[in-house]
Amino acid sequence: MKTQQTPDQNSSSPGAGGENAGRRRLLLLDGHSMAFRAFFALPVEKFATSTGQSTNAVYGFTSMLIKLLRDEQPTHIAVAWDLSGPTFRHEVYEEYKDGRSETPPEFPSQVELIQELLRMMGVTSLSATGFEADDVIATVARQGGEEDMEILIASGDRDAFQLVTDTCTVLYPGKSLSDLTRMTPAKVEEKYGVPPNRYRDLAALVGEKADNLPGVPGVGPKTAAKWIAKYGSLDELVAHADEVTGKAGQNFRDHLDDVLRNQRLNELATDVEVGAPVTGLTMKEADRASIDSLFDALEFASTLRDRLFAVVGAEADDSAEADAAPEGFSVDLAAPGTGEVAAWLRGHASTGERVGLAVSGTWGRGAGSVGGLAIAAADGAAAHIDPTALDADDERALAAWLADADAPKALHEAKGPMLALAAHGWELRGLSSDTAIAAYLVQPGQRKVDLADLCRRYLNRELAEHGGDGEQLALDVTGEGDAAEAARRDLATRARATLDLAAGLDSDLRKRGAERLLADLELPLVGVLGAMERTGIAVDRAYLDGLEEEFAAAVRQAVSEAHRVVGHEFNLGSPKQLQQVLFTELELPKTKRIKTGYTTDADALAWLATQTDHELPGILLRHRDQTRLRTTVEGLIKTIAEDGRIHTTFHQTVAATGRLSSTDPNLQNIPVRTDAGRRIRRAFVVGEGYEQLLTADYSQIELRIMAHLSQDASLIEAFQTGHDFHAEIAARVFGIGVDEVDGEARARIKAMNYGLAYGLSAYGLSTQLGIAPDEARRLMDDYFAQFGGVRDYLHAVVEQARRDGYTETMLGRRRYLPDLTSDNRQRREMAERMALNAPIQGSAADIIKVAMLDVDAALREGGFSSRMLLQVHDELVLEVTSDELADVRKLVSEKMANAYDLRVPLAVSVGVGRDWHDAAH
DNA sequence: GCATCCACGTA
DNA sequence: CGTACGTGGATGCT
Repeated sequence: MKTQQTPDQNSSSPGAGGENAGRRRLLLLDGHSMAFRAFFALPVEKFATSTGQSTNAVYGFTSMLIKLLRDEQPTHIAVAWDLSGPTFRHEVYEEYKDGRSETPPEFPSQVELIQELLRMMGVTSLSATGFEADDVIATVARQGGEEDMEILIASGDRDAFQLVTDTCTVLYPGKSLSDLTRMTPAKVEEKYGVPPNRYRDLAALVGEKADNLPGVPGVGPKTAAKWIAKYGSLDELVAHADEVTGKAGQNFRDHLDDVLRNQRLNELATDVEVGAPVTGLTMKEADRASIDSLFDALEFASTLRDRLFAVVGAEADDSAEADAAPEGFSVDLAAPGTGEVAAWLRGHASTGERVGLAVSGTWGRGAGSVGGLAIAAADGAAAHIDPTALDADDERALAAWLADADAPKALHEAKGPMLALAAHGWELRGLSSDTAIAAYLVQPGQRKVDLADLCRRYLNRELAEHGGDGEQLALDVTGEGDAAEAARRDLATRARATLDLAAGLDSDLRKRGAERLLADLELPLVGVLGAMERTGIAVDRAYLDGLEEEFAAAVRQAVSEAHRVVGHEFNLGSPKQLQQVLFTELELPKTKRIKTGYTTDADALAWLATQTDHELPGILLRHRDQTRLRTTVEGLIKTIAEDGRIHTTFHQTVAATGRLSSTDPNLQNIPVRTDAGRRIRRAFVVGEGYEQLLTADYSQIELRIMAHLSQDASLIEAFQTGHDFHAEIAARVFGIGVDEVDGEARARIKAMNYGLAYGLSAYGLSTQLGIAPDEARRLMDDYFAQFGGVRDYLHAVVEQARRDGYTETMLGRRRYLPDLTSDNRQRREMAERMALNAPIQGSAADIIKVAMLDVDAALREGGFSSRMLLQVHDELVLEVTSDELADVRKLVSEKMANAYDLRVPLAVSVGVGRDWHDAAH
C-alpha cells in the first residue's frame, strides 16, 4: 500500500491548481535589519578587500537574497530602508531606541553598497521620511494584499509578526541568516500563544529592551499571552484592568502608561507615502556588467556571482510548482505477519545499506518495553513489526538483525528504544546515526530536537502525524483497526523521516568535520550510557529512611527555634515571609537587592549572622541545610526501583558544552562538600555480587586542559613538577618556596585557579575571598605576571570566537555564540565568559567520554563482570568484584589517563570502598 | 496543572 | 559582576 502525505500546511495556497498559476508573489525585505544580521553573522575581519573596505554584510545580504529569490520565486520585490533622523515614534517617546550602542564603523558604508547592488539588480528600494522600514513594509504589504498578492516579508524585527495573515508570511532569521523561520499564523500562535493580530498587544506588555521600551515587570510572554487570550485584546484587558488579579495584575496597573505607550509605538503605519505603486515593484532587468565590476571591486569570488546571475537571469517562474507545499514523506508500508518477518528483513534490511528504525513503546529509568518496530529500508520499502506476533524463526531473525553491527541503522533518540529492546532481550548494534545527537552536534544550544522540527529545518519537509495515540484510539468507534493502522503508519513515517534526516545531517556534519565526533564518540556512547542506566546503582534503603527521619527532626527543631525567637509562626521556606520577618519585623540590615526585595540566600544569611547578635540567621541557615538534605534524601527514596537500585537517565543532547546531564533523579549533584552531605553518599552502596565501589576522577582536568591549550610554559611546568598543585602555583605567583606557602595564600590561588576557566572578574574574586577589589586585582595581576600565556590564551579564544561565531573543543565540538557581537553589554560579556569556558569545559567532557568508551571496551574485551555505573563530569563510578579489583583499578586508571595526549599528564586518582563515600579519596 | 522566581546541590 | 546543569518549594495564576 502506498500513500503520500502531503500536509495542507500552506494555507496560502489556493486549493485549485489553476488559480496558482497566475498568483503574484511579493517579497519585501527589511534592509537594515537583514543587513545587520548579515553583518553579525559573518566575521568582519575575514571579509575585507585589499583596500580595507569591509564586505561581510554585503556578502551575507546578497547570499541571503539569492536564496530567497531562488526558493521563493517572487514576481514582485522591494527592500525597505530606515532613514536617519527622528521618526513619529520619537515624538511620542523621546527616549525611543535610546541606549542602543553605536553602529559598528564598518557597517554604514556597506549599506550603501547593498543599495547600489540592488539598483543594479533591478530591485526597488523604498523609504519614507519620518517612518521606519517596518512602516513602509506594512504599507506595501497592505497594498499587495488589496491586489490579492501573496506576501513574504523578510525581517529581523519581530514587530513584523503583527502583519502575518493567511496570505502574508514573515521570514524571520534564526541563528544563521540563511535559515529563515516561516512565521505563519499558526507558527506565531504556536510560539507566542497569541494570533498575529494580537502580537503587538503581547509585545506592549512584555516590552522591548532593544528599543528602550520597558514592559510590565514580572510579565513574560506566557503571562501576557494568557491575559490576551482571556480578555481578547489589550484594549479589553485595559478596560478590565481592575479585574486582573495578583502581583502581576498590580504591576500591570502600575505600569499601564508604559504599556499604552508601547502599544502606540509598536503599531505599524499602513498609509505611508512610499512613492511607488505595488504593482510596479517587479524585478527590472539586471545590469550584469555593473554587477560584475562591483563584485570585482569587492573582490568577491565567482561562486557568489554565478549564484546571483542564476537567479536574476531566470524569468520569474509563476508556475504552480513554485507554490507547492513542502513535500511530506511517503511510505510503502508492509506489515509482515507471523512467519514473514525473517524474509522481509532478508529482502529489504540486510543489504548493508542504512535503514531508518523507529520504535514505539515506553522507556525510562533504565527499563522499557517495545510496542512496535518500524523499519524504513533504503530501497523504499517499509515494514511495521509487531513483536507479539513473531514465530521462532522471525524472533531469531529479528534479534540477529538488530544485533548485527554490519546492518547500519539510524534512530532518533536511540537510547530509549535500546532500553526497551533490551528488556525484550534484544541487543541493538550498528547504530550509524542518532538524528537527535547529530542535530545537537550541529546546533548544541537549541532547545529541542524534535523529529518534526528537524525535518522542517533540514529537509524542508513536513512530518505529519495522523494520530493513533491513546486518545484517538479511545475515540475510534469503528473499531481499533483504523487507529492502530494510523499508529503503524506514523511509526513507519518516523522511520522514513529518520533515515532521510540522517543523510542530511551526515553531510552537514561532514562539512563541519564533525562526523567522527558523532561516529566515534557520541554514537558508541549511547550504548554505554544505556547499559549504565539499565544497571543502576544500589542504595541502602533502610539507611536512607533513617537519614530522612534524622534530617526531618532537625528541620522541625530549627522551625520551632525560629518561631520561638521571632515570637510567632511563619513559613521558613518562603523567601517572601522571610523577608518580612528579617527586614520589616526585626529590622535587620538590608542585603543585596533582588527583583522581589532583598535576598535571603545563604551568603546573605551568613553575612547577617556576622552583622547582628540575632540568632535567627544562624537558625535559618541550619534549617536550609537540613531541609535541603531531607528533600534530597526524599527524592532519592522515591526513585528506588524494585531491584533496590536507582536508575538515573543520562542526557547526551542537553548541555551546550558537551557535558552529560542526569535526571530522574539527578545523580550528578549528590552532596559531597559537607559532613552531613557526605552521609548521603554513604547510601550509595555496592550491589549484590560485587565487592567494592570504585571511583576514579581526574585531578584539575580543566586547568590541565588550559595548560595544554595555552601552552603556558610555567603552568605546564607546575603540573610536571608539583605535588601540591595549588601550592606550587602559589609559590610561583608570590615568588616564594613551596614550603613557605601558607593556607591563606594557597586558598586564594586555588580560588583563582578555579575561577580562571569561568571568566572570573576581579570583583567576583574579591567577593568570593572576602578581600578588597583592589587586592583581588593585584592578585590577578601577580598571577598573570607569572602565567601570561593563560591570559593571552583566554583572550585569544574569545577573539577567535568573535570572528568565527563559535568556539571549538579539542575534538571539534562547536558552540555557537551569536551574542559575542551583541550591542548589549551584559549579553556580550556573558557570551564572552561562555566563549572562554566552553572549550575548556567541553574538552574535559570530550576526554571523559573517550575514557568511558575505552574503559567500556577494555572491560568487555577482558571479560570482566565489573561495570560502570555513573559519570559525574570528571569522575567515573564502577562496581567491581573482588577478584577483578586490582585489574580493573589499573585498567580504569590507565584508560582515563591515556584518553587524550596532552602537554601535561592527565592525573587520575582512584579509590575503592563499600559505599560511594568510602570510595572517595 | 502551569509559569515564574528563588534557592542550592554538583562539576 | 563565575561556567554548566536539575530539582524543589513557594507563589500566583488557571
